[in-house]
Amino acid sequence: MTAPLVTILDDEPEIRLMLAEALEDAGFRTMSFGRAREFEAALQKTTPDVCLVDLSLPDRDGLTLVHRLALEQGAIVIIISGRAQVQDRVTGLELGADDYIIKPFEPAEVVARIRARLRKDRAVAPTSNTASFNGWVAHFDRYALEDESGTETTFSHAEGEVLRLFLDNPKRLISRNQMQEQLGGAAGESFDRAMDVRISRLRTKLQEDPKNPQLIKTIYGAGYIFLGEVIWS
Amino acid sequence: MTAPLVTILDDEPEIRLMLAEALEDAGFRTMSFGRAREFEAALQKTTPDVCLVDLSLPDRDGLTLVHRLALEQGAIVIIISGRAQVQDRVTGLELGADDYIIKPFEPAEVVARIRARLRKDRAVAPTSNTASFNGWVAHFDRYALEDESGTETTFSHAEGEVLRLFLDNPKRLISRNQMQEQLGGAAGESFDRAMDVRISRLRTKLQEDPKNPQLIKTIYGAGYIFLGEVIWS
DNA sequence: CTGAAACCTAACGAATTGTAACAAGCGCCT
DNA sequence: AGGCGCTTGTTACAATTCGTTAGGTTTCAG
Repeated sequence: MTAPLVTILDDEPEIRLMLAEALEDAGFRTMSFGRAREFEAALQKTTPDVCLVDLSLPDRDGLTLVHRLALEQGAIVIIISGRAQVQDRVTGLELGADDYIIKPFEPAEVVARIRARLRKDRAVAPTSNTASFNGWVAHFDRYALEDESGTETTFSHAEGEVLRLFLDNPKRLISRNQMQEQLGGAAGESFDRAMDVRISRLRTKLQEDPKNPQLIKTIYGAGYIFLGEVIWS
Repeated sequence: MTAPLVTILDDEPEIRLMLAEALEDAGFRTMSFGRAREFEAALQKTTPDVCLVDLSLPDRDGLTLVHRLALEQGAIVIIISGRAQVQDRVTGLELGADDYIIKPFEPAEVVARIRARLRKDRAVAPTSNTASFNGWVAHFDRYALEDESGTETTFSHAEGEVLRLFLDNPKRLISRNQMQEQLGGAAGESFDRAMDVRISRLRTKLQEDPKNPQLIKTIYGAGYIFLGEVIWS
């Protein structure tokens, strides 16, 4: 498992540097951005595990960014802000942020808070072969998908790979590139529509209405996102 | 699903009361304790979802308690402390606490922080994906717009982005620049009328009379403004 | 009132996505 | 071997998305 990736979004270069240094010393990978545009462009390529977002500059727009990050990227979102009002903190947290740190701050505390979030977030049993989500239960050990009523359908290996990728990254945008990177190990450079077909087949197994898929959503031009409350057990 | 149980461990009765009241107003169940012994006795009977722990406890070293709570109970542990040193915070977090709140604090912030933890941890309170406004209900999780009569239309991702931007900033002027900054991430530098077309399409979905739009108003030369009473839920 | 700028939107089309149908590969049984 | 069934990539075509264009309408300064 590679080190968690932390993105830093702040308009002040010194702060970016300070954070990046502290985080890298702590063993994280980092990417820094001075502007929201660049940051969002980068999100098309990679999905960070933790996003540090400075809220001072874009005032209100930053909050919608936070909202979207928490929703679509499923990342841990930590707001860093000079605005110290309680109301700011409350709304920030309610919009989906996982923590709210006030400037000026100590890098050591930022690191500790990130670690605390990651610890809790990753505290899932990694060796588990069973996950439940939205009325379904997936048994990866016997390639079976269990209905709400208890009836089971089997799924194939390829379908299971995709399903597991989704269940491991719920509420996170997954691009086709990332999928092929994760799953295409065997097939190598298949540039075609294979992934779409896999998704399509998985969708029918999950009895998704093609017009309104509830679980596997397509984001035009970007990839897929799995919505659903996953519990590994 | 029952309400999450929050335990409060603090030796000052006023603080216990203040917290309990705020938490119960927010819909949590609470149990308060003045001493670690009582608290630990209660742990034999019930397993709380969240533990608020005052670290300046008289009769026991709080940090070992925190450590044990986090490790053995798997509960969410939030330290409340008068000790404001960075080092205190870092060691507290590193010993397994999920958050560290400094006295004096606002109850509202405590509630918000608890909610943020629960949201991430057990998906008890997921970030809201539904907003209602002026007879409409927008379901962002399934890309659907619900009529007053309950009939639904779907909207695309791009339309949803615009709609969410409006619903996040009601009664606020939004310039084209701001829009492209927020939404342009997908297609890079798009000039011209793209945003107008998005708005136009959204307007037809909202059945706006083109001559007299009620919800999305154009401010000539400045941008758009969304009028409407938004309630996120 | 007049003209230019801003805005609206129907229509077009390139890019993207969904999926049915086909085919190749594999294991298994007779 | 031959046939059957299952898996899975490929192809082809239909559907959708969404920016662009173009022409019409609205707004506003002078």
